Amino acid sequence: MNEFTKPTLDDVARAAGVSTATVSRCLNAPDRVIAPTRERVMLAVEALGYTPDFGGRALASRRTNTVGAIIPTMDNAIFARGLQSFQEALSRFGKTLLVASSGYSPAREREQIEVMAGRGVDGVLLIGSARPESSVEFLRRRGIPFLGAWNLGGEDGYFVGFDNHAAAAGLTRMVLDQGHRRLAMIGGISHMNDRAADRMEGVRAAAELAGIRRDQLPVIEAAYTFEDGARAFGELMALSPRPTAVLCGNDVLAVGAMQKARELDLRVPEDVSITGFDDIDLAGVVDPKLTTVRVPHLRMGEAAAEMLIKLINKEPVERRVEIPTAIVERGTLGPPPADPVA
Amino acid sequence: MNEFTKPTLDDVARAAGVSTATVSRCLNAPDRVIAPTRERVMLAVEALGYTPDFGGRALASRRTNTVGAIIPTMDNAIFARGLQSFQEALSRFGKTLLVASSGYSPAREREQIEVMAGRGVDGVLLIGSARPESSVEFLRRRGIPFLGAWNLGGEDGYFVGFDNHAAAAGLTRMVLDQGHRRLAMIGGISHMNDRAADRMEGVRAAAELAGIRRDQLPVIEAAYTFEDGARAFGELMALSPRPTAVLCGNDVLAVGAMQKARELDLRVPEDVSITGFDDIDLAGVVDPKLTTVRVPHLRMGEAAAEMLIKLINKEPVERRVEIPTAIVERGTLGPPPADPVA
DNA sequence: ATTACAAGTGTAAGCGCTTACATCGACCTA
DNA sequence: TAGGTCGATGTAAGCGCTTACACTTGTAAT
Repeated sequence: MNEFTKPTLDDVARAAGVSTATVSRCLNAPDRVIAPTRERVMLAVEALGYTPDFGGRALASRRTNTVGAIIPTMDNAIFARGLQSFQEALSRFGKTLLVASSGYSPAREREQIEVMAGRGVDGVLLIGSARPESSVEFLRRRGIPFLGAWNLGGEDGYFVGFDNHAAAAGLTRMVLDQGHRRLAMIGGISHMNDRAADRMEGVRAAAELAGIRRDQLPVIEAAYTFEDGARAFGELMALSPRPTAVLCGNDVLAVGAMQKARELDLRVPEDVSITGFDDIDLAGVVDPKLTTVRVPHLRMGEAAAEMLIKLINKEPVERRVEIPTAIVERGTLGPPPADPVA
Repeated sequence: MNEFTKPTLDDVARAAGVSTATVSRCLNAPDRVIAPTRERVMLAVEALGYTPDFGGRALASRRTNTVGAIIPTMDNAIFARGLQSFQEALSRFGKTLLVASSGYSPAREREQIEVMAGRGVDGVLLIGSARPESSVEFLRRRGIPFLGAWNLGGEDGYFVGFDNHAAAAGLTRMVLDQGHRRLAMIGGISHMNDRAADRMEGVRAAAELAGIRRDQLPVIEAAYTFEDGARAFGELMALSPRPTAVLCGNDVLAVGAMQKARELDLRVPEDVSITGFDDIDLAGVVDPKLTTVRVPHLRMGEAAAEMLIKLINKEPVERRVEIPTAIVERGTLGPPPADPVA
């Protein structure tokens, strides 16, 4: 090799005076090579600045040590944070992360799944479980292990996540305990988004148990933006009777709602209570601080990585790993006003 | 091939009654094959469910259609957002994104650069320009095109970003115009972080022009967290004379400072002015809303993708693409108190 | 008719690596 | 000492693809 071409296994082998097989073993199974030889080889590796070629390695070993993640968007703190810890954990296992985003669209997700498959990923991380059967089937056919995260999924498949339904129900019970009876909800768009749907269902179920019929619980679905949260909150406040507590599908919606409340001169929580979900940074920064559900996204990412790696290595894995959530009581939930607006 | 092994080019070639070369051409340069042949081949591809093998392709063609990005962390809205649009743009060009994080450590960045190189990426996106020459040298040797983003860099290399120095200076002038003379700064850790360093220098330079000597401008470096921002702000407020305006290296630090201010019963901006940098969501949500510098992270990501693709294709590119920033005047900057604490 | 050329296709040589199998000693056992 | 075992290393056959080059044929120019 000269100064300008990448050194190859062969170059290293020649430099160290061994065969390419030995160099390969030094790199992949160091304990199968005796120490002095190994050192000689490693020195040569160092000296030449050798790094293995990905294509060659992938071709010969039929593995890429690459893992794909397809998330709705990184532009949402919860996924960004989860992805960050996922990537770090992966990196500890010597895997690299291929990232694609679906923008919450199942069709786009499907495309990206195919891209990932074409890339020869060893495994794929997906978000949630709501997707066309054909996407799942595709992955199965290809024999690519995959994992749903951020939710616990249905009958089959592997999942690591939390129980969105139960968490939402728990928070709702807390709202009910404060004495609220006129609840309302601003949920995420639930179509093909099981997290949003589960949270909505959780709220409804808990309310129902308290004798509040579904048709007595107004629900607006909104995209996860401040603006849409604010708009939905406005609509809700125009209702008569006016809800005394608004449960939001995530913190972004909740903060949007709070901004609108201020605009409408409604005090939180004196005039109306608001709750969120996720406990992103935002939640601790608004005034009053947001009562919400804490979701350990970092732990999620890590657990997902560990689980996916096991799946790839065909080690035994639990079908579902549940990450516990916790309600964070802060300042936006209080008792309903004594004399609520009719 | 049978039901269980992936079809190869050879299988397709046999099925279509052509050579592998022709199949390969059908896939990579369709116009070099006559239509009837092409159709026959495509039919066979379809029938067998053939998808090219990534390893083989990478090995033979010496390119992967993969681009790497090494950022400090996704757990910072600005990078997450930029990365999101970078990825989307890349995807439009048929490239996939490999993500790694450095945690602001040049050593870790170097490692990841090597991983990326080993992965055979066609190009790499890096953040900023502050890194050991050896890292740059490595990339050069390997002939891997790379691009620094979020800043405009120095003598050589390609950059797409904004002028952190000028933006910080502009904001500082605005603070000075309000009548402030006792400035202070909470900057990011500037070691090997040119963005942080440039912002700091920008503030200092503008202050100096207004006759404020460097030693009259206290600066504390802090990690980009609420806690560190709060702590630094506490220290600054204990100074005598107390600063009347605190310029922060980013919005996270600024919000941390605002929280501390509330704790200390200092009103913003009546008792003390605070400014941020980046204009992340947080900035519009705190009370009062944060006066800060808007950085178009989405445009950044997109521009970076376009530029890197050109670099990869060896098309002509400008050495530096500057993305304009804008000062967003909101509620945390006001005139200094009439009777400032000595 | 001959020649030159171009377009369509085939042939076959790798790309850099892993790994099954072969080889070679060193060491043990009877 | 012969035979057996085992651990360390070497040999070499691919992995699936791209592509330089060769070949064949049809067409246009002479």
